[in-house]
Amino acid sequence: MQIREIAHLAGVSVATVSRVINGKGPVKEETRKHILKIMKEHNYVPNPIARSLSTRHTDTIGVILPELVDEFFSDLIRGMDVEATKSNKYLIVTGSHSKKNIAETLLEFMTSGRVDGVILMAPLLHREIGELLSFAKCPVVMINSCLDDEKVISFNVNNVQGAEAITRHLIGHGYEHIGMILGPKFNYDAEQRFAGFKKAIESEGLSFENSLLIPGNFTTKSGFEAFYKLLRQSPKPQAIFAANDMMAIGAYEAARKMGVRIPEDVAIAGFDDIFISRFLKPRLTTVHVPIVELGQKAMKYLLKMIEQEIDPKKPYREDIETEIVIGGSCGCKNNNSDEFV
Amino acid sequence: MQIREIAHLAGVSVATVSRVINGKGPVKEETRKHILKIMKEHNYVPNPIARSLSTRHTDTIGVILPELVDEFFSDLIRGMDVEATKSNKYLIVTGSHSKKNIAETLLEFMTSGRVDGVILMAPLLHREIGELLSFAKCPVVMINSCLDDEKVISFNVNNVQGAEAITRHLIGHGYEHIGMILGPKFNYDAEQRFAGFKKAIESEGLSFENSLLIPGNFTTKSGFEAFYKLLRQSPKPQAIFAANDMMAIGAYEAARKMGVRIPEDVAIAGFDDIFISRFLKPRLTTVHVPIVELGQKAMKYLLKMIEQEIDPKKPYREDIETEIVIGGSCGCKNNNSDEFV
DNA sequence: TTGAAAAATGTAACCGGTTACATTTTTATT
DNA sequence: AATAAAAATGTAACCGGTTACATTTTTCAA
Repeated sequence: MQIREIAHLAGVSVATVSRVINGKGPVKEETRKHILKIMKEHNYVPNPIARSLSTRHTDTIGVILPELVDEFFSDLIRGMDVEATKSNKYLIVTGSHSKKNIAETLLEFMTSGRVDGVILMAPLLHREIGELLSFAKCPVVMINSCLDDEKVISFNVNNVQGAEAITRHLIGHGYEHIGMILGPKFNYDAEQRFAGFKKAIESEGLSFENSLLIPGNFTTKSGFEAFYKLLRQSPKPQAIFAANDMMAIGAYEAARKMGVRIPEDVAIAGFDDIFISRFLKPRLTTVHVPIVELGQKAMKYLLKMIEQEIDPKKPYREDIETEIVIGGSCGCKNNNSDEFV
Repeated sequence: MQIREIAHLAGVSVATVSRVINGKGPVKEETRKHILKIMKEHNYVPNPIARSLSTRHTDTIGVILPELVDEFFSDLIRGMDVEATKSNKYLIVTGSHSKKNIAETLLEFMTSGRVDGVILMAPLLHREIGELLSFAKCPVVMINSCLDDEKVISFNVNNVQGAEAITRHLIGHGYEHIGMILGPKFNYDAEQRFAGFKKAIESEGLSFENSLLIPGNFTTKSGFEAFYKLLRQSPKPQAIFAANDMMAIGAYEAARKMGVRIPEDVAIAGFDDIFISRFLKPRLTTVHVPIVELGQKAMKYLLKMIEQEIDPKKPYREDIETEIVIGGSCGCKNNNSDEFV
């Protein structure tokens, strides 16, 4: 069934049918009703491909995500999907399986006309992206971009603020020797979280102790090992901030093995608020990252660019605030350690 | 840049350029090289929309998932993405926000020509789907379909087999009074898991005790409450099979509160092998569901239908085997309760 | 009643490719 | 060298819509 047939059945031209489909251009109310009726009767739906070819837009958004966002994947997509659906857009989702692929896909999306816009999360690719972006035929929004100074549009988790806030919270407990289990080198999130930690320590007038900084790589295992090291050395930290929850879990394991009590012997805090953290005993004090919101905001902004409401050339950066989740691991008493939904 | 320009620059017709792009039809090697060179020089990529319009395929697969697959979302999409990428297909992913929406989207996908095929996971919609499917202009594969007898193509988790296997494992420990925390009524997975449980009990010659069956709804809370009930009544179960891991977690909490030891006082087993289950103490004995594989298989089959290698009219059903994961919660000694990666 | 402006509708080019079929060139055969 | 067959290439219709512009119809003031 195509527009020609509908036009024929209704005794009008294709232009008129097209006008009622798109609701633009004048059509006599009577004619409109008539055409609508015939379309309904024949279950006619205009072919989106043909339409895309002439309108030059596809109502489709390309989403490129790295492999590693497992825990956030669902929330991130949900957030984007919610906004996209509101505007009747579809999401083409692709998880970059390799570094090469991500750039290729990005280029394909940006130049082929297959999508109206792109949301890109590529925490590792640096300079490369900047160059690629110059090819863009469509707007691109980045998530957790590591390019601060570029002429890029990005929505990011405010790691610095989150890390600073939770560190201050630990300091508020009176701990003076606070250790940190760091994330991987050259990882932007990890760097930022460390920056926030440092900022809190220094601005609260505590002495910054390099010996209390242990490298990690965001895995439970590295958290486990780091905890061991920290607790064996002297001076021991009174509290430990793990750059992510996975490492905090490792720390919990190590504490259990060593017979170290949390928070009595050492307090612990994490970052991410992953699902599992609320089931730890005591519940992990951590930083909640509003992933759904991140996805929503990025998508909203992108859609506005597509609708020409916002200039796609204008650089923009938004860092989304995180929120501390109080468990029992920091030493707080009235926490909701024992609650679960 | 379009095919006309390339043709002009190369001094040939568009047909010849099209032939080298698509690698079909005879083209003199010399001409091919020449055209290829010019395409490269001008970064020419054929417009996929225009191409789709004439070829009537889009290299795009529609994926419709329910809201509720959170924990599996990532794996499921990864599995599909892996296979799709191998065949140079894109994935349009949509999480049905409401029951209405899911049917609408399905219909849109099936009839509009926007996608070449659809993967549908809709554990709740029953009859409706059957009717809708008759409109399909493209192949559709279902995941965890609850329509056994329909003329449908589906890939499913073999819940019966998994539940039966793990129940047998419990029985193997010598437990004779085994309770079960059931899933929600009218939930297909839940029903199947109960069926497997029952099958194991009966075929092993144990007496089936209705008093040891407690309703639940797949939430931790319901698991918590069910455990309380089970442990308060007499005769108490020696082991409990929770229809999913979330409820098993609830049971763990209840056990902790009641001072009941796992597995000494009561053994526990779950289903799903969600991430968190390996961090429980002792590690939860559960049923691992190969979600990535499920996604891969469904996608592979769909792609074959699209390539006409398999008849899309022919009903097909495949139940993917699950695997028991031994933790310490069932009473096994040499488990990897203390290992984590 | 008439003519100009506004409203409604129609015609046909266009979006950027693919491909059936026609035509030209090359190769092979006798 | 002539000719048939095969290979290479070109022409133009087609995919199914949108839309600028042309044309027809309606409305309404003079």
